[in-house]
Amino acid sequence: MSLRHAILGLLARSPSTGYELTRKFDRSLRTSWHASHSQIYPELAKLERAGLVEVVSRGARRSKTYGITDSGREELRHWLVEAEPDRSQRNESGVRLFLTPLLDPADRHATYERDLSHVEVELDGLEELRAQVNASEMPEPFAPQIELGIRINTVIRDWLREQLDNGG
Amino acid sequence: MSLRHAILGLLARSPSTGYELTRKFDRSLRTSWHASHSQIYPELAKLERAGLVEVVSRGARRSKTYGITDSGREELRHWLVEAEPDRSQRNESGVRLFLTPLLDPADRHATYERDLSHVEVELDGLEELRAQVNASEMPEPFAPQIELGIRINTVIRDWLREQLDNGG
DNA sequence: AAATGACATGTCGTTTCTTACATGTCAACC
DNA sequence: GGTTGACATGTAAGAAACGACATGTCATTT
Repeated sequence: MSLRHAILGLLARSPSTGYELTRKFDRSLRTSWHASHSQIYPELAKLERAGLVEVVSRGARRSKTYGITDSGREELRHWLVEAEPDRSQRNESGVRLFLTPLLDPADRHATYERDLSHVEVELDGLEELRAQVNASEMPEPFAPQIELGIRINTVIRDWLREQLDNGG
Repeated sequence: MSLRHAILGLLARSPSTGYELTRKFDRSLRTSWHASHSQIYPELAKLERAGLVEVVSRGARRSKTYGITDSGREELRHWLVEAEPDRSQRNESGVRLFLTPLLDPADRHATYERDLSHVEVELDGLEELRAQVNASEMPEPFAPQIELGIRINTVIRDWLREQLDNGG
């Protein structure tokens, strides 16, 4: 059950409302896990009942800001360090890329082009994020993770360009 | 619904039994999609009812070998080329890697070590596969995909080594 | 002759996820 | 004063996925 641990992780970084968590899943966690608000709100309620998170403040528009509790931190650490990692993945783009050689050259070219545009946009976003982090005074402990994202996307971009150049 | 298209894709490469598909998901598609036999058999039955696959032969132990039909190929092509790709991912390892900076140095080191061992094994497997393909007479249309897998895993391996070297 | 283990196909209950429905708050603009 | 749009939180039905249960085949080994 990664959803709960992803939520715990985001709350360990900073207290958030369900609405903010939804946006964070869509931004920082986009390339690793997806969750919509209809999953997040019920899960927050469950986590609260289990004592792993708590409401730390209430704001405008009925918003509730949740924070992680000590036992939440313990659970998160256990999952990250002790638990056997589940390496299985669900990545539709990966399936597509894997099956692309089945297509005739014209279709193959079109899908590689489409993927290339997407990766380039992705890379631009990550590079901008890196620039922001570098320019800021605050040390950013997640900088290496940004760097990894850039490197992986660069490899994919270059590979796609090669395929297009080689009539792939 | 990627499962059905992943199955169609595997059957487009070569006719297979449900049992063989289960192993193929676990081998070639492991890094992109996971499915167990309890999903595969019912899905094959659905695909057959929909006329996208058909039983092409029956063998020992009640086994049924399925092949893709023309309308299955059409559906597969449509999904690969025309349909709007779903870029959302589910990758527990990615979530872990993303959250690792929350850990203290000792725990962080331990998890990076664990991930490094895993990536190294993965890489060995891929490099062996590439060597087999290179040694074989048959041209392998999926060679570039193997190459991409190697490059991505190499980037991750090097990044993990850097983190370990920098006391990360 | 019996046991083992890979091959082979299925079902079932529970959990997880998606999509759509539903409601309400607040600031800014027209 | 009304509209728009971002903010904000929920529920519910149905689909997909997981883990456990269940059954049987066949070749090899003991």
